[in-house]
Amino acid sequence: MTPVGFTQHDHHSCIQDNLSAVEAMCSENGLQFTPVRRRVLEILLNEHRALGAYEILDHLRNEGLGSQPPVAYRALDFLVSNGFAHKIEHLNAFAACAHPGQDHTPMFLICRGCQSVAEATAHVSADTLGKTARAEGFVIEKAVIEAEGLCPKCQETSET
Amino acid sequence: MTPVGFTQHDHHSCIQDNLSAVEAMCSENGLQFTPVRRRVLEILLNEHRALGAYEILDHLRNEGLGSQPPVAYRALDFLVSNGFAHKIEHLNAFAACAHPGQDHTPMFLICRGCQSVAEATAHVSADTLGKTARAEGFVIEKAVIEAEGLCPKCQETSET
DNA sequence: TGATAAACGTTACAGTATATCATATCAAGC
DNA sequence: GCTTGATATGATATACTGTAACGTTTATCA
Repeated sequence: MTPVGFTQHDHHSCIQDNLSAVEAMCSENGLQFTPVRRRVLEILLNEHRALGAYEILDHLRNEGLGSQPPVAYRALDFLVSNGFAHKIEHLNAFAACAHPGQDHTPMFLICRGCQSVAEATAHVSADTLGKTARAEGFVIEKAVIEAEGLCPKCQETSET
Repeated sequence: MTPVGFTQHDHHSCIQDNLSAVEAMCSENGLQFTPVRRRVLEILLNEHRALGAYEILDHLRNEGLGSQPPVAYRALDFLVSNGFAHKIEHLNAFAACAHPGQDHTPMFLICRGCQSVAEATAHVSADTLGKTARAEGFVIEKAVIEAEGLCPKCQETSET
């Protein structure tokens, strides 16, 4: 299973860095980084792919941390609304944010071959979208960009 | 209920134009524009907003055109995969395409105040997204752009 | 006209999400 | 200490969204 991002990296340290960053931001902003919330983020970081709410719930259940849907959804809501994770609408799934803290409009690249998901590092400027929206008198508060296609690996394999 | 698009227009003729265009494209390309498919498109055009699959199904049922989910989903699949309608992932809902036939990556403006949905007329060039994707070696086949915010009307009302 | 593919109808079920109410935890103020 | 209010958790039930599978009908075309 290809991880989030199509390139190799030091996975262990990326988890640690991410957790530390989120922890710091929470204490700065008076947010409670409770056990359930922390664990859900850890699960997302460990699996390093987009997980459905019920997959996450399975993990929690196995660890005795809550077994009903709202437990998972509430933790995910917390993570998403504070920018520590993203929802991938196209998959009804969730993934840890690759750069928490930085206010950004992420772009997701979803491979239809191997289901891997990458959060693109070069972000589409809010300006590009904003210009279009302003023409309609619309004020954007949050934008979602998701692209479906083939990752480098799957391009070699399937010559469809 | 604000319609798709935040500005006024001749609704009756916009429906006719759209239907004619789709009809023409179908016969050109050997696609079957069957009663169910046509009716679903008409429903979307009439309501002129994003409808859930089950809302559409209710319409169909009332008209004796099929009462089970797959009927609606199949018709919607047909419309979406041929570019006559779009799925709005953020809402799990569907809307008629404002310019069928033109190959485009639409951008949707979703008002959190009144739930209206506009398909932006100025499209984000595939190039803007493509550049980001190419940097990762990813090939985009289909992209979704959805923005949440406030439409002109709701900006006046709620000064949140 | 018979073969083939496409579309439709229905049943049953899988997956996703939320409303609701009850309980627990913790900090602030009396 | 005790109460109050805010926030987080636990649990039940249910609503909403989507699909697999199978048989039947309809369209298309050699």
